[in-house]
Parts: sequence; structure tokens; C-alpha cells
Amino acid sequence: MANRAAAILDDQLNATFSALSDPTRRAILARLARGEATVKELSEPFPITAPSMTKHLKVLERAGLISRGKQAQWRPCRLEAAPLQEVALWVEAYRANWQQTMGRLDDYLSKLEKNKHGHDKKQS
Amino acid sequence: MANRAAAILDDQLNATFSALSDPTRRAILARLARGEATVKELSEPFPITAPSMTKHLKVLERAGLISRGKQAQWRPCRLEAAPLQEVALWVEAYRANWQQTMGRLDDYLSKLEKNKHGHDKKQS
DNA sequence: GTAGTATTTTGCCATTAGGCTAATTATCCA
DNA sequence: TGGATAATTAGCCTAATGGCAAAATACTAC
Repeated sequence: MANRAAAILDDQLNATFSALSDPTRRAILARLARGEATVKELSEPFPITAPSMTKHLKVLERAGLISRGKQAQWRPCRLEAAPLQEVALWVEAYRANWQQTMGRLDDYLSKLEKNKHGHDKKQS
Repeated sequence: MANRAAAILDDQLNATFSALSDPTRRAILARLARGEATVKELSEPFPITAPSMTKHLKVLERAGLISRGKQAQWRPCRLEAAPLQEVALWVEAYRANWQQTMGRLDDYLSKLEKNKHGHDKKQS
């Protein structure tokens, strides 16, 4: 029972983290945090086609991060932040760890910057 | 300049969220939160081969979530929680949203349970 | 009905991800 | 030196992802 709940949470985290791993989708969420928007409106800032946007929205919807409405020929999207709370809870479990091993965030970011300059476009 | 920093953060978030989207990798981090471990030790709970584990560890390392040492023929892993703090900061930006639209987490979890019963496909 | 706008569906393609086995490298120990 | 153990690399397979164009669907407005 606790196992079952854990498994469901696990699935949910898979879907949520996976959805959040794309910058376009994170930008979509950022936009929706300021209010509902249609697919067209969401597409505007991005150089991708409508079908691609539809796919992104499906990913977000399957993860429970957005829900959709129906008004005439528009399918407005709105943010559903609940899965994010779950992520927050998951991450919180590691807070002690990073407080223990880390300095200020600024230092960490500087380190990222430096790394970036060394080998820019890392891939294998 | 702020743009560059933002882009780097974005890349970092891509890598981090992507790394976290796999339950095996999340379990690895959970294990490492209790202390260093070798690849062998990390592999034990999972039904995957050593090469697969090596791949997972590479993903985590590229995301900066772990670092590795060298002791004789062992390459011990340890948790680097810094990227998680970044995730925490990112998620926090949505806190107002979920507090506004959501009830208690328990209700949300119940809803997940119910959905799951409808079209099941999960293991224990 | 016809035209126009919004969105999704359908195929297709290239890339990536996660798994495996077999082979290779690194290190210890007798 | 040679055997044992730890870990990685190389190569292969399959499924999933993100992009596209073209076609289909849904709705409005004339």
C-alpha cells in the first residue's frame, strides 16, 4: 500500500522531471504562470511549428502540469502546479546535503561559467 | 551577460531534470545521500548490468549531481547536491501558483490513485 | 455552403536513451 | 608473473523524442 503509493509517486516524478527537462516546455510553464494562453499565443516566442507545440503540450498535460479548456476553436492552456509541489518535496529531502557541502550559490554559478569557457558544447 | 548566465542555467536545468527523470538514478542519489558508495555497491539493488550502471553514473556526473573518486580499482561516487538547489530555486518560483490552486497534497495524491485505477499498467 | 483561423493527427526522419554482451583497462594480491 | 575483482568501452538493438510537412478536424463568420 505504501509501496503502491510510492510507485505512483515514482511514475509521477518520472513524467514531471521528464517534462521539465525541455527548455521550451519550461518556458511554456513560465508563460502560463502569468495566466491562461492559447496554443497560438504560446507558440509565438518559439521557432517551432504548431504540431511540435501540440506535442509539447501533450507531454505537459500527461505530466499533469497543465490542463486544457475549450472555447470556440481555441484550446486554452492553464498551469497546474501540483506536480511541482511534489518535485519540491522530493528536492527538499536533499537540502541538508547541499547546505552541508556547498558555499553560496554565486560561487557555484561562477564554477559553471568557468567550466563552460573551457569546453563549450560538451557532448559524446 | 545576464543572458549568458541564464543560458547556462538553462543548460544545467536541462541536464539536471533529464538526469532526475529516471527512477534508477533517483534511487542512486537516495543511496548516495547516506554516504559514498562504489559502482558495485550501487548496482546491488538493481537488476541491471555493470555497463548500464556506468551509463547512469555518467549521466549523473555530466549533470553535476555526483562526483567520483579513485581508490585502487574502485571509483567511489558521492553526491553533489548543488544542482538540486538550483532545481529548488526554479520550483520555488511556482509556489504561489500551487498554493493558490491546490488543496492539501493528500487530496492530490488521492486523485492520482484514482486515475491510476482507471487505466492501470504499473507493477508493484 | 465557403472561406478563414486554430489545432490536432498522421507519417516521416534523425537523434538520443537505456538495455544487453563481449572485450578492454586498471588495480590488487599471492 | 598471473589470477581475481572493479569498472569502463565498444558495438548492437529497440523504443522514445523532437522536429518537420501535409492532411484532417473544429469552429467562426460571411
